[in-house]
Amino acid sequence: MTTGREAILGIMAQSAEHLSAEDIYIRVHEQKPSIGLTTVYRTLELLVSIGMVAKFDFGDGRARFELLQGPKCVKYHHHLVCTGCSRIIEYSDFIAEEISILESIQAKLSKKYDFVITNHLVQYCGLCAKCCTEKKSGTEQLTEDQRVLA
Amino acid sequence: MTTGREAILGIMAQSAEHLSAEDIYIRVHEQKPSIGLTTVYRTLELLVSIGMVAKFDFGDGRARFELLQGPKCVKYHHHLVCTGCSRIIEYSDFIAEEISILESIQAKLSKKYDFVITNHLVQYCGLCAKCCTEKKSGTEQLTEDQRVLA
DNA sequence: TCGTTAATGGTAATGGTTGTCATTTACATT
DNA sequence: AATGTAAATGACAACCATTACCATTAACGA
Repeated sequence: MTTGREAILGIMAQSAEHLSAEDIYIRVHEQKPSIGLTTVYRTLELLVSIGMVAKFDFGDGRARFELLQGPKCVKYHHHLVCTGCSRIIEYSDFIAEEISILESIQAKLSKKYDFVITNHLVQYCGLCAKCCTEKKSGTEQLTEDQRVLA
Repeated sequence: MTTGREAILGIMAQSAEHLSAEDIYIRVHEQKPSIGLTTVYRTLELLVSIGMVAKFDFGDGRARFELLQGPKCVKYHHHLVCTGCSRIIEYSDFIAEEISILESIQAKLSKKYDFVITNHLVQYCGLCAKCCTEKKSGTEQLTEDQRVLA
């Protein structure tokens, strides 16, 4: 169906970033103030259930959504996440090497476990340069802890 | 340091599953009733920050934790998640093929974006056989929606 | 135009997670 | 063993993203 849903899809088609439900709500609200947050959540749920939108979680407490279909949509979503500042980099280089392996594994998993696999997610977690230097200065006790616990 | 933390680590070392904070709290509480939920969260946060525990999110609203070090700990965490019932399968077959590719990509990403990458996550999302048949019976309106929206 | 059904919005409730703060524990020093 | 200091703890409150509820509104076919 349609009305506010088109607005939501429009917003998602424009911005290629990983928007949270609130991000989308704010932007949709600008051009159509009548739309409420509840509708945004409901529409996103619907879009995810029909495989049109992917829902990600990068550990910052809010879900992120990304359009899977339409022009200028990337098919594969491989992310580099900084666990320090929650910065997300969506890398597209190097992907080609992964795809064939991942797809062949997907086919095997699908057969073995009797799953209909709709999409996959590859996420590298670590610390960006900035957060890494911040960590080093002033956290001798962490390595201490690690020694004691290990 | 130590005390309740050892108990928490002990629980995590015993159970190879993906425990939520509350799961851990309940089990720790059985053998050491003095330990509170807050301590469990704080300890998990510490363990994650020093790279001893990985934190996952499978979309069911609660975080999952898994020990990364010690005996009988798997180094790689590749999951198959049913978006219908949140069932998680940790597959270990097929992994060998992925590792070399993923590690070479990790090295390239680390250099290009100046990240210290601590671990990676591969997640295939889909529907298990049970949820898949449930979806088919009684959700003609979903494919209808999909048609309209597409 | 009218009627049925689905969609919507505001608000309240839910629930996992984090903050606060007084108390307790651990550990190094006498 | 006693003591002092700083970190760790636990109970409870606060937070905040998400979901439930319900009365109202919009959409679409007749």
